[in-house]
Amino acid sequence: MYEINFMYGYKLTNSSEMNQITNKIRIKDIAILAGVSEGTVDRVLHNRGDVSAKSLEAVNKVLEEINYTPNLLARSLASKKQYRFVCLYPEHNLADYWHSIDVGFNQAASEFSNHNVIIEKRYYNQFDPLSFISISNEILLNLPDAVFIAPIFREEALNFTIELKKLQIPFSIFDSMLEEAEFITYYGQNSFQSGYIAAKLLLEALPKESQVLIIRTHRKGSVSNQTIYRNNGFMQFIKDNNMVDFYELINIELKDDDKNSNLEALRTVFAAYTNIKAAIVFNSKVNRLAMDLVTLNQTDVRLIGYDLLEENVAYLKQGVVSSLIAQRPEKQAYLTVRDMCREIIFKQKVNRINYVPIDILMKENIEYYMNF
Amino acid sequence: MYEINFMYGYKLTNSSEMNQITNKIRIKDIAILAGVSEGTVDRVLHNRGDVSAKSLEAVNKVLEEINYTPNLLARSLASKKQYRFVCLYPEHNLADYWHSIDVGFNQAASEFSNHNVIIEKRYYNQFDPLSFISISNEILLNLPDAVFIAPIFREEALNFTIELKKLQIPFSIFDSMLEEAEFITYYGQNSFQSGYIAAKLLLEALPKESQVLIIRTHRKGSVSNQTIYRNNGFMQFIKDNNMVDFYELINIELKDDDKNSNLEALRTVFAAYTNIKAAIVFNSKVNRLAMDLVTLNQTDVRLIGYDLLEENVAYLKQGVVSSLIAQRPEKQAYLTVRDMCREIIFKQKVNRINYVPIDILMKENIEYYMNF
DNA sequence: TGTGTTCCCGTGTTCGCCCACAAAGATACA
DNA sequence: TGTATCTTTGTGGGCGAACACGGGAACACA
Repeated sequence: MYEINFMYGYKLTNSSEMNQITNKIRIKDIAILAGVSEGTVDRVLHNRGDVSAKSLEAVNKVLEEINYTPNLLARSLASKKQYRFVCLYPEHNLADYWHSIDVGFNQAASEFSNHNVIIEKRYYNQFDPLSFISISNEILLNLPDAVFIAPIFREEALNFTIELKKLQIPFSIFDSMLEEAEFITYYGQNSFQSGYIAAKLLLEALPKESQVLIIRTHRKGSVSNQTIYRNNGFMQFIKDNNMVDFYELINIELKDDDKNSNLEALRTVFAAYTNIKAAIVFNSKVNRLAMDLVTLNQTDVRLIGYDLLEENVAYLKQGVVSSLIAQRPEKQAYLTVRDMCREIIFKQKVNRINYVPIDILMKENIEYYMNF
Repeated sequence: MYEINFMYGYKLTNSSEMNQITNKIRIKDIAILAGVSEGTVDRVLHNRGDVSAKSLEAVNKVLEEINYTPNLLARSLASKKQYRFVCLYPEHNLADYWHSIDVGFNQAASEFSNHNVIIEKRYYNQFDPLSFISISNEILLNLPDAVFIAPIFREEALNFTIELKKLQIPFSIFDSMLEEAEFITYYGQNSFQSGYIAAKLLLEALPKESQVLIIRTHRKGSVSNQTIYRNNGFMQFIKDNNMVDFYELINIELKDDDKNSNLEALRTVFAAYTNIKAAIVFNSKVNRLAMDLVTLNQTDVRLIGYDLLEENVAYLKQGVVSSLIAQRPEKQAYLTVRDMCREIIFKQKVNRINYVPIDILMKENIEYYMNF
């Protein structure tokens, strides 16, 4: 009787009571339809208990019939809970790849600040696993609401995630994969496939018998999975296309920090091999090689590398680098945060493993990427 | 005196009055600092008048010193204004390019519905300028708060924008450019450049003396600027690289609707020209040609086309199409709406002309685009 | 019937901002 | 000085959801 009365009255009040233009349903509407109070609906929606079986059923019945989407604006406005998210990735400078990750996290920080989200950034030394350990320990003491990790150091990162699990702190990973971890999301490139494509771009129009330089930069302390997987993909392309005997692959390893010694090493290589037609660097340091090729007057070499660092882009525009493969680092960071918000604030479903597009950049289309 | 007292007290109230964790500044804070009421600050912020010179100055002074960013959640929640945005673009079916535009607008619709934005879609027949005119007239009578236009028909669209201008209705354009119009934003591809890149991808490894098919699909009633610009870019690449004498370009025009006649026409072409090594279609209809090439057993022809329609992607994966050039139609639509919200609701600055990236898709990287 | 306990439930306040309305102050004129 | 008019200002009531608090109903037991 009570319920019917209300429903009847409800339909009559065509303007003052119901928001008629957008027929958005509010908690109040559900309460009226279910014949309970707003507080009860709220308790049901949040599984907060203290609801009788009868009320529970009534509310659930209404919820099944209608399509209630909470007003996220009102929710965040009313909620007093502060969310503290901590990001953990390598320290860097402006010209570094990791700076783009920084940019993405900053975007997310400003966009979600109204939802009571605070983003803290912690950096480790990517050549020193101990720095990772010590900073991750600090984070554990802070008890953040979520953590985002670039797991350069496999073992150390895995241990960290295990501790997070114990404390029931949700976390996401990005940049490189850590299959065993129970992360909320992963955003990153499929490295194998990006190496595969690199091979296609580098080799497709190359004359047989060419010599091809494959550059590794040495990292003390750690091994980046990325470059290994990329290299594997590269080799797979050669196999798949029966090119094994076509080219002579010359693997050389360069130091990551000392520029002069690389130049001399390269000079030696070019003296020894006289038919080098192509070269690839499996990380963002391709600008180093480009610089050296310019010095050595070897710009006819077809050169491919990774990531849109300012210097890399400059060499691409000059034509020294013929293609760059990119992986949207800003998006990786931004979406990692967005999805964590969806997961723990908005209680929405998120996709767990997300491979970002493998972007192919040439001097003819680079401009529109940079301004987007 | 009054002011100083308040400021002093203000700094003392470290917890109850000020939200200390995120030091977000509220209208209330500004009011206290300026020694006026919240209502006055509100009037200043919205240029709503009825403010004395003295109060105005006081508030502006505070605003200059601090960095006030309004809480957009609270703003939208409180605002009673409904925004009605109307989109105008070609009618389509699921397999069509314009369906992706639809998807983008839908995304925007659900994301901005909480900000009191309603998105209405109106479709015209892309082969009938009159349909554009009649529907645009209907829109003018409706007095929406903003309009988004895909200006396929240059003259007609321009006239429409002039009328919108008179009514002071802001509008944005997407897909193709309309330089003379006073739009808020443009999102679309630089067609010339995308044709330029297409030429690079198609011709770079092509043997001299090859014959190249250039396909135009005929559209009764209208001419799409896009395909003309793309063609121009294509030709420019040939000129820039001194390739004019390398290839024999065969321009053929196919009907847009009748499949059989195209097959016969193509059969004739392949009978007449026996060294066709490459082909390009300057719009999303490349799947038609791909189908015919399969029928004619001519899949060795290197084929390039535009846009990620399901059928195009299928042929790309099969290897019949060697590359597709894409332009993020969903993003175009979504960002058009987002920027209009920023402009008229959030009062933020937006960038006027936005060229979307020219994406290069091959069978090796298509997968990661489709799932993103 | 009175008292205590447990279980449910409704109400009221808050978030930051918008906006209407009425009150207060300023000015002009009789 | 009083009254009318205009200008300027402060206050209060929403927006939709979160959450605390206190009160009512139901039951048990004395």
